[in-house]
Amino acid sequence: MEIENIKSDERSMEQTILGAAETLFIEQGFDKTSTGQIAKLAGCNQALVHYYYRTKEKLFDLVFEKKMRMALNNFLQVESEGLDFEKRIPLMVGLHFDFLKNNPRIASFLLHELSRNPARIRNMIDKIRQYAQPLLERLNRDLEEAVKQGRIRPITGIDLLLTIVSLNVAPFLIRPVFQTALSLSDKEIEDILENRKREIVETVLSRLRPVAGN
Amino acid sequence: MEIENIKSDERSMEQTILGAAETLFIEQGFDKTSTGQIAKLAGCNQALVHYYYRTKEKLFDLVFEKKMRMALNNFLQVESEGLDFEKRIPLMVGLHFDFLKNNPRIASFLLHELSRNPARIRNMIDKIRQYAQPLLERLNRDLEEAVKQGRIRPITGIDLLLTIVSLNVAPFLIRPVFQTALSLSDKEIEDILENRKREIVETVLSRLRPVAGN
DNA sequence: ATTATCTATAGATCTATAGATAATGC
DNA sequence: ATTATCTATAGATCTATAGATAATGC
Repeated sequence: MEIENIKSDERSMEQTILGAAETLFIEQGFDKTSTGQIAKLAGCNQALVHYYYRTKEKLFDLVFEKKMRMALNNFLQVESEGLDFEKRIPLMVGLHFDFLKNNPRIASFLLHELSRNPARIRNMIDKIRQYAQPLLERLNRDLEEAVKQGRIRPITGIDLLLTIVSLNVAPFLIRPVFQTALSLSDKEIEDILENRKREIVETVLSRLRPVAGN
Repeated sequence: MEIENIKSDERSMEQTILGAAETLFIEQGFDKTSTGQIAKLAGCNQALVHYYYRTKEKLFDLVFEKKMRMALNNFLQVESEGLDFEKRIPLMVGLHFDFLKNNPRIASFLLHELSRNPARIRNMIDKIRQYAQPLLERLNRDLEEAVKQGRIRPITGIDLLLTIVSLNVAPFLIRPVFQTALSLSDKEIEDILENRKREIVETVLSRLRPVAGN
């Protein structure tokens, strides 16, 4: 990778270093990113990285928390409408999918860093629960009501969310493989992703639709 | 991790080293596994690892190819029945899911190592294509026929396989996170996985079933 | 003789800190 | 005075190899 100074006069060197760290950690992960690389990209020497952030781990924590928050916010905002599921699912799936399209490395990054250090999640679990619990409960209530009215087939909120996330995330996890193996152009990738998004919406909707004669 | 000698009199040290490497690479990945760790687990000194396999990379290649082959074999064998899709889907999904249950680290391992070095796939792409092409073509033919007979709704083989793999793999990717965050027992995990498997089968079947009045 | 195994080490990283110097704020 | 930045380096790993010694096969 060509590492090139990204310092501008607008930002302090402290912020520039954080930005460089974000870019490199997301791209390469914690282990393969050295404080020397970060310094080079920020346009300072390696010692300065430690001067501002003391350890590589502390610097990483800032990046990780930010990305985790982004992912969660997006993942959960997704179910805030008061619509019919026939309209709501395309929105939920589409927003989440487009978020991943704009942040194509985020899923790989979080999965890898969480499995590298699962304890990391512990520091956040309470915040997450507090935040996610009410949203999940609302989704469950909406689902139960729709079931009672015969508009959808029974499913738990967890299963629905897990299905959406599984289907949406997978294409971005295997993208580097496909891209390298089949050497596809950006346009081709774009088309494949859009088709896949439609298929995912259809799959989730199918799961919810009442079966004939029921 | 406690590393403890695994040499037995049955196997040569050469094989024991390969076994140790397999265990550690799968568990920790290429970067976090040192040849010193491998030697310790095998019960020899570090130089011997290089005596038999010369470089860590060459040793890794052997492990990687084996796991890749396992994953592909399993992933594709799955569509070899001549049954109705209503019966075939539970088999396809179930076999693949159970394979992952028996090899819970394999998906993380392959995804991570492929994104670490996507060029690696190039060496295999021809073999894979040769092997996968006929199976995929057969699946497509079966699907088209079932569509013509009105037994299922239209879908491509690729979309069907991608849906199954996405849904099946996801629980194993996030398992370490859930396990740590919620500290679940093995029994609880087992139950969750079995429920999830049923939900996945139902989701895939729903996508295929003709809609009412069509 | 050949193959298997060991000890020792060169050379490459990489993190974190110590200590010097330059820039800035009062 | 304080804060920002640099140079230099100690100490920790880790890979790969050189060279010695032990075990095995003819």
